[in-house]
This record gives sequence, structure tokens and C-alpha cells, in this order.
Amino acid sequence: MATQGERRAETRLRLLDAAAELFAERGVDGASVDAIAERAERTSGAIYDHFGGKDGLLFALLEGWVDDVAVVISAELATASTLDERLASIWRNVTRPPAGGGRWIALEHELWSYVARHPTAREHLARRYRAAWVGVDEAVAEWTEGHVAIGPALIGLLLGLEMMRRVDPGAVTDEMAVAALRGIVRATTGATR
Amino acid sequence: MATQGERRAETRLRLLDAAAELFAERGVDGASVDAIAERAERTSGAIYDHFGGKDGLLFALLEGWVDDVAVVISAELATASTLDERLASIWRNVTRPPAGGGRWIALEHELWSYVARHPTAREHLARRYRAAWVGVDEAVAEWTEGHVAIGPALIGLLLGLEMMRRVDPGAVTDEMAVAALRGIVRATTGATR
DNA sequence: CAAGTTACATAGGGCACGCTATGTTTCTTC
DNA sequence: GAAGAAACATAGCGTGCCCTATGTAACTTG
Repeated sequence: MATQGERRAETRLRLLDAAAELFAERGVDGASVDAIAERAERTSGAIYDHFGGKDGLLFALLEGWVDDVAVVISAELATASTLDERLASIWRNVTRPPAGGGRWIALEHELWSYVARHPTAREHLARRYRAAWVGVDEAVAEWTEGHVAIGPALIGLLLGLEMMRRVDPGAVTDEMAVAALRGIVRATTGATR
Repeated sequence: MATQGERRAETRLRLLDAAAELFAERGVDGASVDAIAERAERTSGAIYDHFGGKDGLLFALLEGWVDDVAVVISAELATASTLDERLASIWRNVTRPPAGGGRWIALEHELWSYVARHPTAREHLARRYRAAWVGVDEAVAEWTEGHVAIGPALIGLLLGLEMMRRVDPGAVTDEMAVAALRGIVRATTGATR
């Protein structure tokens, strides 16, 4: 039917997918390897053969994470012309992501708390964020003149706003979010365009 | 020596203190009731007598949390005159809190991830944040004219910036933070003062 | 097509943790 | 000061979980 390599590749994907779901739902500690394996229609043996354990699975998830949201965002950004349109597009994709139903944001949170007490995992998360900062800086440099390090502030605000929205969805309107984002871009770059 | 009530009150404080420390260090799930009791120089029996279990201990922590940082901030704010001074004061207290050595920020994170998978605990955290928003709105209303709902955006940015700073302490300078905060205040209130 | 390897599945050990039931000492009340 | 209650301490049960050791079917190689 299928070659060994094909089956192994599919198992790997199923395990990573199941882990992402369960980590988001129950937390990294709360999701047992047996539960992850079961959702992937495998057993725990497969996890230990593929990733060596739960930590290995988490690291693989961090490394291989293709940020779907980032892809969609950059696609939408190409069609937007004004700053507000671009910012609204970004915010919309944070709060109402096209896929996963907000899963990635919950997973992001789990990763943060896990990383806080596992120094080994810190560098994996840090790499991802530094890459995101660079991406933001490059994008903003195209809209405005000059190059400034706005990445951490903009990504930080997006995360913070989303957290506040989870506390009380009505407290953070789209207008408020866009206004805040615009305020940061203007204040940091000094651009008025 | 001491009355029963006095001893009970001290035990309660010791348990809450030990829980705050261990929750921040190891996470809510990672901190066992035995470890908490041991750090408080008591046994697990005391925890179950006082709070009924680990959840009760966490809720009591959320309810009775006197936000030391908020107290210090409002004291400092009284002496500041310009907007930038006030914002710098706030940011300084977030990144370099006078007490606890950044413990509360780590605990805050733990609470977030715990609340994410325990709906019962959500309302406790939500109450705290709504109160913080109101406090911010009232403070900002004094500096600028008019009253707007800036609380979620400002608190969100503070949290987000601190998260980014934890990823890479060098990536978020004080100047960048103050500039971002100022940008939000200006953009939301429309004030230039 | 036989020998070897791959890609898992199966079974269980060992351990830590939450919680309960009960004991014990200190204080309070009448 | 005796009876009762308060404030914990102690011991242990049951469970769930991570991980390892081993088995086995499917595939690959010479």
C-alpha cells in the first residue's frame, strides 16, 4: 500500500496535530502522552519512537510550526493600501484566525507557562519570537520611511490585547485595537503617512 | 501564648505566601499541596482545613491579592508631573517591581494558563482585570480631558511588552516602552498635553 | 524468498500527587 | 476544671502518568 516512509511521515503529522490540540485544550502538563497518542489513532509507543518523549514532541512542535496566520496576514497585507487597513487586517487575523478556531492563541499561552519553568525550552520559543519581530520590522519598513525596531512593541500589544479580549470580549473593540496599534506605529516610527 | 484565632490567621498567611511562591516557581499544576505546606512549615492537612483543596487556595489567592505594585505606582504617580514621567514610572514598576523580584509576573502567567482550562476560575481573574481597567481609566482621565476606555489597551500593552522583554531583555528598552505607551494614550484620548 | 530492519503496539513498573479519615494537642467555654 | 471544640498532624488509599522493555506485523534489501 504505502511505503514505510510515507506511513511514518503521516504518523508524525498526526501526532503533532493531536499534540497541538491537546496542549491547547488541557495544557502541556495536562495532556498525557496516552491521550495524545489516542487522538492521533496511535499508541504512546509511537510518540517515544518519533520524539523520545513529551518534551521532544513539544520542541518539534515549536520548531516545525508553520505559522498559518502569518501566511494569511502577509497575503492580506499585499492587498491593503492604507495603514489602518493593514493594522485592521492583522488584528482580525489575531482575534478571528482563519483556521484552528483560536487554537493557536491558547497553545501560545500554554507554551509560555511551560517555558517559564523549563529553561531548556526557552530558546526554542525565543527563536520564534525574534523571527516574528524581524518580519514585522521589515513589513513596517515598507510602509514608512526608515527602519526602527518596532517588532517587540507591536507583537507585544497584539498578544496583550488578545489576552484582555479573552478576559472580556466586549472590552476590546476592533476600533480600539486598531487605534492602539496605529498609536504605536506612529509613536515609534514618527511617520504620518 | 497565642489565641487560636491568631494562630489560624498566621497559618493562613503562611499558606497563601508559600502558594504564591511555588505557583510562580513551578506552576499551579507543578506545585504539590505537600510542597506548599512544607514551605509554610505546616502539613497538607492545614491546607484542606483552611481552603478545602488546591483550587480553594488558588481562589483565595486571587481574591485576596493586594496588588502591591498598584499601590506603589499610584504613590509614584502623585509625584510625577508629565505624561512621560508617569508612563516611565508605570513601566519601571512592571519590569522592576519593588518587591517579590518579578514573582507576581510569573504568577500572573501561571494564573492565565490555569484559568484557560478551568472555566470556574475565569470569573475570579476577570474581576481583577476589570478593576484594573477602571483604575487606569480614572487615572488617565485626570491627566487628559475627557473619559475614554483605554484600560484594556494600556494594561494589555504592559503585559505584552513584559512578555517580549522576558523573551529577550535587550529587545525592549525603556525608551521603546514609554514611546509605545505614549502612542497609545495619544491615539486613544486624542490629547496632546 | 530469506534475513534484516522499520514502525509501531502491548504490558507493566515505579512514582508522585490529590484527597480522606482519623488521631492529637492546644485552646475555649461553662 | 471538665467537657467540648478548634487547629492542625499523620498515615495511607487510589489514581493517573511517564517511561521502558519487549513483542510483532509490514516492509525492504540482497
